[in-house]
Formats: sequence, structure tokens, C-alpha cells
Amino acid sequence: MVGQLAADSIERRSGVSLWRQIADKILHAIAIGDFAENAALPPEVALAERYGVNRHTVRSAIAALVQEGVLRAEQGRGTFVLSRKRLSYPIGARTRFSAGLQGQASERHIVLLASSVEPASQRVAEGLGLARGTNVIRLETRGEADGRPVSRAAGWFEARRFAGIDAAMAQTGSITASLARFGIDDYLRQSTMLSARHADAADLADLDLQPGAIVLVTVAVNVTPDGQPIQFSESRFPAERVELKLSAL
Amino acid sequence: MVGQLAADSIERRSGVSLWRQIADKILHAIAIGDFAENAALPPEVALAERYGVNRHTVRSAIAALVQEGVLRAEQGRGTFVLSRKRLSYPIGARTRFSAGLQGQASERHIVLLASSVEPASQRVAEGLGLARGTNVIRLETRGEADGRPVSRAAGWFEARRFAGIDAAMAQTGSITASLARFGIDDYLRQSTMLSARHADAADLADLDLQPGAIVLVTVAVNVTPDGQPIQFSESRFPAERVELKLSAL
DNA sequence: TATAGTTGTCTATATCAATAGACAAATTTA
DNA sequence: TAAATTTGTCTATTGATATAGACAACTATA
Repeated sequence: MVGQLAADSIERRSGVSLWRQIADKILHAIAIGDFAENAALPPEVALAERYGVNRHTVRSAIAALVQEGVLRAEQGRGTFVLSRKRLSYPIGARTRFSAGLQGQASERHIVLLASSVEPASQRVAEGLGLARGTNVIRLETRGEADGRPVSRAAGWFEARRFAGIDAAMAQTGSITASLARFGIDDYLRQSTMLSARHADAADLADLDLQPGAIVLVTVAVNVTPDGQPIQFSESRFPAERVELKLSAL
Repeated sequence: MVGQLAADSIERRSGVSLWRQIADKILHAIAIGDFAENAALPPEVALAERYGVNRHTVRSAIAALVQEGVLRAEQGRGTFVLSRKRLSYPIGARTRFSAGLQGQASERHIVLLASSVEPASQRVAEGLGLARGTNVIRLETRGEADGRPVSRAAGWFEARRFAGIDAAMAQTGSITASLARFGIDDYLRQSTMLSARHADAADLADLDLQPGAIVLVTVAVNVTPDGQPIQFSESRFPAERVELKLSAL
């Protein structure tokens, strides 16, 4: 069976180019499983007709997705899907990166990109229940599954209580393991705020995205089982590679 | 205090025009509360300098937001913020439209846009635990808060069990009240999948959005307290007006 | 009432995005 | 092998996007 592509129209003079809109549609179709891995896309002329655009416009969209590593074009044969559908990242009471992606990716880990000590901003202080300006440690991390970046996060911890968590993080590649060194053997997700926006320049670089991509943004507070805030975090997930599965929390 | 606007750079030849990217940034800044209601935006020349673009490009962005009802420009005085920050829509075990927005909007209701009976598609059948092709009632609805569209949803119910729910919905303007007529006095959110994408033509029209806008998409199943699926739904929320608050479920 | 600061309008130019058509190059199929 | 199908490349044209500069119109303030 040939994959389905939504026939609904695309918007002209919207500030988003037609090729970008078409690329998004193809990504979406792949993400929801309309095209299996290695499946052939409809030929360029068919796509052009379906969307009511010129063949060259479709070619621009395909070129972007080839560049992005999603498609592979072969002269004379066709254009084929490389990447599989989106990962499903569970968010619940016990949100854990590696455990959550178990079964969906054979290799998963968190890379520590940078760390620093800084005075808590308004929202970080509020989230952690600290006075504004209290020193906090910020960990900048990237989550990877089978070598693909699937999340980019900043996490804040009270500096006094968690001195050295940056080194622990670099060593273990796991938040859970790092917190264990500070006597925290369990922690719960207290709250999660969720929004979405276009990826900014930093997101594009860190997550290996193409301009115009969308990121899901979660802002969360983790607490000990008795309700003491230990971590405030903001995570970005590329919407084209990840969807969030909200489970019991 | 002058509001903060992220200084991070914007992407050229990304398929998303510069004016659209700048408009998104301003929207984001307003949404996270960097500009209060009626606050003045920095002057056009300052914005142009901050983003490294021409003043006319900034003007295009502002023009789009004025058109959208977010900003108001006054010659000789400045450009001012009209709309408030995003609504926070709670998603949890008992996700209810009206109750969830209580305190954030004085008036909230659901409008029934259309309804139909159709054979269940693959995913609807799976969600409701029915055989594919079983007749289901589809309700197309729009959620409004203080007159602004904040959600657009399609809900599916087994046609046999819920015959007449469309009329009930049109009459009551509430899913909860409509289900009560069928003897369901309580229901729970069983699962929620969350993703994000660009708004399509239908979203733009139904939610009164400008092209290029982003929508958050939830796909959920509601069940009776004893676990019987009663409703499968797909909802779209405009990311510029709504963020999702994930609470205990 | 000047003056400075701000948005609004106009002209001009360069680049990107999209359309149009033709044909080459590679692959598959009859 | 020949024909059909598909992606790749080229030229040309049009409209949208972005830059640049100048000045008008309006507002607030010294």
C-alpha cells in the first residue's frame, strides 16, 4: 500500500515557505507510521500534483529531508524513507530517561555538555523553593538514543546540597545515578508544564535539527518522596523525532 | 522594566521567513510573561538592531501580530501588548474543559461544530476497543475561553451506545453533561499521547490562527472508572495561547 | 514651541521562493 | 533492447522576502 499524505492544502504567503510546509507534512506522515522504513515516497510529480505546487518545490522539500537524514533519493528508482517513526517518551511520576526509552532504542544515554554555578533566577528559585539569587548548579545535557539526539535539557540543583553533581553526572551519564550519590534513591515528578515553539539557534545546533523545526518544551520540578524539591528542569524534545506519552503520575 | 527578548540569533534561508521568526519570538516573550499587558514593546529600530535585521522586517512581524490581535501600534507613541500570557490547561486523570480553566477565564464553553456517524478507522477502533468499521459518532468541537478559541477537538463515541450524544452536546455545551445522560457520572483519562506540528489549513480557520502557527496535539482515551473505553479524542491547542499543565493522573 | 522619539509611507534594489519547460541520467519493466 | 518511469540538472520568469534610505505624521517632553 502507498502511504497516506494529508491532502489538505498548504498556505501561501504565510511566512513559512511551501517547501518547508511540504517537508513537515512528509515528516508527519512518516512519524505516524504512514510510511514504513525503506518505503518509497510517491514520485515527485505525484506529490506536486497532490499539493498543487511545482515539481521543483517538492524537490526542495525532499532535498531538505535528505539533508536531514530522513530520506534517501536514488536517481531512476525513487525516494525512500530512512528513519523510523517517533520515539514515545513517557512522562509520569517516575520519569527516567533511559528506562523510559527501553525497548525503543538499544542504546540510550545522557551526555553532559556543560555545567556552571549561578545565582537562581526567579523561576528556578520558585521551582526549587529557594530564595532568589541562591547559588544553583546548572547542568546542560543532551539525551541520545541509538546515537540520535532526542532531548536537550537544563537542570538546576541547589549548589550547597549537590556540590559535585556535575562530576557525578559526567561520570555516570545518568541523573538517577548521580542523585543516588547524594543519598537520594528515589524521586518523583511533582509538576510538568508543557509548551511548543520553533527551535532556536541553540536547539538547532544541539539537537541536529534543520531550521524551522518544532520543539516540545517541558518545565518540570522533581521532588523527593516527602515532597522536597531537588531539581528544576527545562527540556526540549524535537517534535519530529519524539512524542510524549503522558502516563500515571 | 523593559521586557526581555531572547537575543539568540534567527535563521536565514530556513524556509521560515525572518518576520515570522521574529513574530514567534515576540509571542513567546509575551507568553512567558516578559511583557505585561499594555506594556510597550521596544521601538522598531531597537528590535531591528537586536535581531540584526532591517527595520522593515521587524515591521512585517509586528504587522502580523497586530493583524492577529496580539499587539496594537500607535503612531508616535509605540507598540503595545494586548493579549495576556497563555492559559494553562490542566491534563490529568479528570481532564475537564470548563473546570480546568476556572479562574483563568470568566466564560468558557464548548461549541459543537459538526457531528457525523462513520465507520471507525484503525486507530479509533483500537482506542475504543471496537472492531474496525464499527459505527462511531464523531463530534467536532471548539473550546472557547472569554471568546477566544483555545482548543479544537474531534471526539469519537460508539454509535450504538451513545446514540443522540450529538444532540446532547449541542444542547449542554459540555462533554461531561452529555455523558451523564447516558448514565456515566464519572470518567477518567486513560492515556494521552502528545505531539506538536504546524497548524494546517483547518486549524487556522477553526482556531483563528495565522499561517505558521504551532499547535499542540493530544490523542487521548477516556474510560469509565472500571476501565471501559467510552471516548477517543484528538485535540489541537494553539501553542501561542495555551500551555499544558500535566497534573496527577 | 521646538525637539527628540516613535510609527507610517514611499521608492529602489537584491536575494530567495516558486513556477514553467526541456532534457539528461539512471533504473525498472515489457 | 526498447519503452516507461523516476530523479537530476539547466535556463528563464515571476512574486515574495529582505535590505537601504529618505521623509512624513504623530506624540510626548524639555
